Amino acid sequence: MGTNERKEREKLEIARLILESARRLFLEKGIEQTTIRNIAEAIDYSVGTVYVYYKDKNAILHALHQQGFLQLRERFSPLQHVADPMERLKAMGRLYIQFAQDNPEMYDLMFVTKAPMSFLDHVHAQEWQEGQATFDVLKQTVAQCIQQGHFKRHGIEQIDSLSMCIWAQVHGLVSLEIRNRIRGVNICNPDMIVGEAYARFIDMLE
Amino acid sequence: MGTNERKEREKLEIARLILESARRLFLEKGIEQTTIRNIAEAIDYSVGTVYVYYKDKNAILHALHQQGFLQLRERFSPLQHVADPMERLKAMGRLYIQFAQDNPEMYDLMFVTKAPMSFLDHVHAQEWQEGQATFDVLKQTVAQCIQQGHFKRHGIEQIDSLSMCIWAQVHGLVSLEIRNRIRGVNICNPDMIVGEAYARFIDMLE
DNA sequence: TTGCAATTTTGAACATCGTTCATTTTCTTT
DNA sequence: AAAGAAAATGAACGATGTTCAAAATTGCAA
Repeated sequence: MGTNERKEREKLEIARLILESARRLFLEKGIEQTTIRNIAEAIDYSVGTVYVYYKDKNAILHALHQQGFLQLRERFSPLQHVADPMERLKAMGRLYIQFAQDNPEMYDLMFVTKAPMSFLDHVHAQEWQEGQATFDVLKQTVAQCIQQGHFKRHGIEQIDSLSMCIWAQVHGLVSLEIRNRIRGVNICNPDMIVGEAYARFIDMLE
Repeated sequence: MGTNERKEREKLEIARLILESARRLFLEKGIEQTTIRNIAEAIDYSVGTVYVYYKDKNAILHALHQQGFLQLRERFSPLQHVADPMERLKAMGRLYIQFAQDNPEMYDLMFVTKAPMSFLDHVHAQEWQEGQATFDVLKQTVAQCIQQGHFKRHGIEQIDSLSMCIWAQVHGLVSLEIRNRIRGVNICNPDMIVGEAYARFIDMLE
């Protein structure tokens, strides 16, 4: 009697279907322009069905936000082969920026949009696992850099603030770009400014 | 026949009233939770009247966003008395962060929310005057720092990228905080982390 | 195969939102 | 006082997220 197992599989499949089409629609028309009705229509189900599998729109956005972190992890995976922690750190920043520029809607959902965090509040989760894990990777790398003699000015007890400084740097650059705050700001070549600013940051880092 | 002038004054006054109550409601209930009907009700006018004075909600948000830059300029005004450009630069960052923490909703509107920029798009403005002017103040200070012998590693031709780097640093810190991405990220004292991270940045800057 | 309970799906209905515009009200001038 | 101009109105529209009683489907024992 494997009926229950099959039903379980089918439920997961529908949940996956909803996410998949939500994702596609978000990338096509933007997050705010995508409605539950759009999603339902895309998978040939009714509006009500969507609410059977996801509590509300925030839950869908949170699930997609989780998927985004899977993507980011994949981007980061080649870094394992970079032995020098300082080189790894620099490359991590570049990959982070590249990810955001390649998937602006996804980055927005992961680090700017309020909805996914509202979902966490609603389920009384005090931790943000995805962000936590990603930040820990950064902290670990920074720690190894210090261990190898970099950041002479700073000590072990400043790993937190130093990591936050680095995260804020790359996030600041891409979020200003994504939210359209780099425009008509009297800059020579706006298209290259993010990369150049990151280069300045790296200069100072050593 | 000063009737026209009086009418002109009255029109300005109503526009001001709308903005003022919109501002109050935004700070009270948040931007997304404030409706045009709320605003109209607060000033004892009908919904339609609001649309006589502002094209749409984006226009109101843009006007408030402009007000925010006035506030920010006020915060920056004491900097005029700081002679040393490097000290001025450091203090500017601190004031920027302080402003964002004191007025999170306002900062969000100025540097994160999409609406004010959508308004600019709609009126075919290719420039973002408020941002432009503020960024120019930063660039000017950075230029003076270089002139005084700081940032030895960098030259005049890197003022743009260096300024962007600094802006992104402080914006990254406060926007992560405001959009609730600093939480459960395994940090010793989350309340102090923004200030500490900025201190690390200043360390590296010299 | 049939009947019945459990499960799944449905979509009309609701409240609310931003927005419009024909109508009404108020004001100004003759 | 009348007429024309300007300002204010609020019902109505389309769209949104969300709910839930009803309908359709499925699973299983008789």
